Amino acid sequence: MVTMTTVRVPAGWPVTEEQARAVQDELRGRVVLDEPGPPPGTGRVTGVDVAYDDARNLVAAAAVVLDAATLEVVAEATAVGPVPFPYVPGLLAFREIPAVLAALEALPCPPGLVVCDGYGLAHPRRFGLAGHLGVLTGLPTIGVAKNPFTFVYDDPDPARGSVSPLLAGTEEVGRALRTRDAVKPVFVSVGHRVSLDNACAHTLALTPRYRLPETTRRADASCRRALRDATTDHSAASG
DNA sequence: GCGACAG
DNA sequence: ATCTTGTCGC
Repeated sequence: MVTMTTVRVPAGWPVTEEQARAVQDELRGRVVLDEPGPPPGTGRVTGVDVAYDDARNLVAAAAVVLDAATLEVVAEATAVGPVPFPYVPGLLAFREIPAVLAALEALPCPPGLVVCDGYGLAHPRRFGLAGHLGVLTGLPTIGVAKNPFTFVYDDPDPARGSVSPLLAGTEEVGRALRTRDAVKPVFVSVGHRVSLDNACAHTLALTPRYRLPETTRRADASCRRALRDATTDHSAASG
């Protein structure tokens, strides 16, 4: 069963980039970096992702809970609402978080570790989507992104499991992690209450077959479906 | 000042 | 993110 809810833009949600950056500067200090996080392959792992229909000003979010050992889906929820912020590099969280929070809150069970489609510590102010979501929920979170953003890395060795540091100058803000042999790596960073080593281990445990984590793949399919359902005409009567 | 830039 | 057909390969 998939619960589908509607979201409103929270009162006081930032309107300008300056306000949004101020929120990041205020919340970033609450990120917890000294916990290892849950061990891979145990408990539950939840993927969150969003899809947009800019023409209709709609955003759909999905939270899909997997059994970490079997990667089977155990629960799923979606939320649809207005797009609350424009896309600005470095401020992605303000576009995605209200819908993602609503989807997480609609779940019938605890999410366990949350895997975000984007960055955590690897961020201009060290406070990307995964860290922001972690601070707001208290949940352990990691970010797995498809692109290196503005960061620098050397290509990891071709074998699955190979890593190389993702660098902001000399600071390691995440890792380029090869999840499939000879395929472009993904970019892992810490969100909240999870170590970087453990975040990479989780990402490998979630990629037995494809480049992207099963959590991300499931959440992506789910939020697209939710957006389509919210956009499609359900009034026609026929079998 | 200009371009680049998670999704 | 999103716009988009066929096509090569396991």
